[in-house]
Amino acid sequence: MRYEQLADLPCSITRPLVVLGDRWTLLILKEAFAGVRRFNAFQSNLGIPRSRLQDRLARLVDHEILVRQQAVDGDHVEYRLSRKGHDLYPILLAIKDWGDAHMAPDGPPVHYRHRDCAGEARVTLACDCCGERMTAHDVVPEAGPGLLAHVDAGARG
Amino acid sequence: MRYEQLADLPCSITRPLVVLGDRWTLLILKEAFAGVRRFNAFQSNLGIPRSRLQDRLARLVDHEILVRQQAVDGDHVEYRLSRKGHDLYPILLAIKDWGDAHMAPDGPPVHYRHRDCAGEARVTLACDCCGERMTAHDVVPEAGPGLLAHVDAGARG
DNA sequence: TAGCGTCGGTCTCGAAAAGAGACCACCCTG
DNA sequence: CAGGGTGGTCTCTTTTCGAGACCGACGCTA
Repeated sequence: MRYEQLADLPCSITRPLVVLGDRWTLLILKEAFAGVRRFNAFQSNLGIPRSRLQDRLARLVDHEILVRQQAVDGDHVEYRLSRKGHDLYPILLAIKDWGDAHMAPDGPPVHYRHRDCAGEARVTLACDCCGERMTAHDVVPEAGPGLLAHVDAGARG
Repeated sequence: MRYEQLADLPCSITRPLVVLGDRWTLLILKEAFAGVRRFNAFQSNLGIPRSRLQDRLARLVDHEILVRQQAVDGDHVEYRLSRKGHDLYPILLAIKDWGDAHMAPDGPPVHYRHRDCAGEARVTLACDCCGERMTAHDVVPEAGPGLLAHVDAGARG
């Protein structure tokens, strides 16, 4: 149980990773973004053991990243992305950009194209104030409200 | 060995995840981006078992994401981000954005600010042609050269 | 030179997680 | 009633992980 306690740390990278950071979870979400909704489809597309898939889907539902429901015609179960889950898309696209750049010697296996446009989807890191593109070197960390709240809670508790 | 074979699939999300998708790897890289370079610093900052850290660092060095070298003053070992590793930053920032949005009830623990600017670093998904901002709904997958090369190789082999 | 601390790194061992595959109840269809 | 598909569970084996002792090399200092 030590590892799960990392989720208590005041860090917005660590906390998601405790949920998403394992062998299968992001792959399951990749499938979900590709339109997969059914248990058996996830299972056969990924080759994941069924019990493992069951664990992961349950955890994603717990965290309200996926929603489990009966299909509209009522004859099977569906796992669909919630709004919160949908917001994960930039993470997968950032991974894809890196994969294309560094693990695709023959070029991108799949283009992710803008609907009705010749362009491709790209993740960019930029300043939300001046709009300038940024890299890690341009970034300076600074304490935010979540950290102060965490310190206060620690002082009280 | 089944799981590692996922890296052979022609998918630029799957392939990086086989390397990055575990409990610790992205956390180690987060520390690296925060300036950590030394074995013991990674270990004590994260609380990761030493043998595990050793595995992960070795794998990251194998994949040329980190570079292992003697420090300039020669008295200790350093693990530094390569260019390839440096390019992972948007992934961590995309995770951080999601964490701020969905797992930080008290607000962001840390602001990632643009140096010499009031702004914050933000990851955005946009079309590289028309510049329009996009979500998962605006994206259409299309076969690329890497997929064709993979199919050809399969047909030959 | 003996003692001590720190460095990156290794080894062992018990606990936890993952993988495989059989098995299940349910529903529908022929 | 048989057959196939559904989501899901159970069991057993293998792999991975976690905790912590242990190691040699190095630098310092008494």
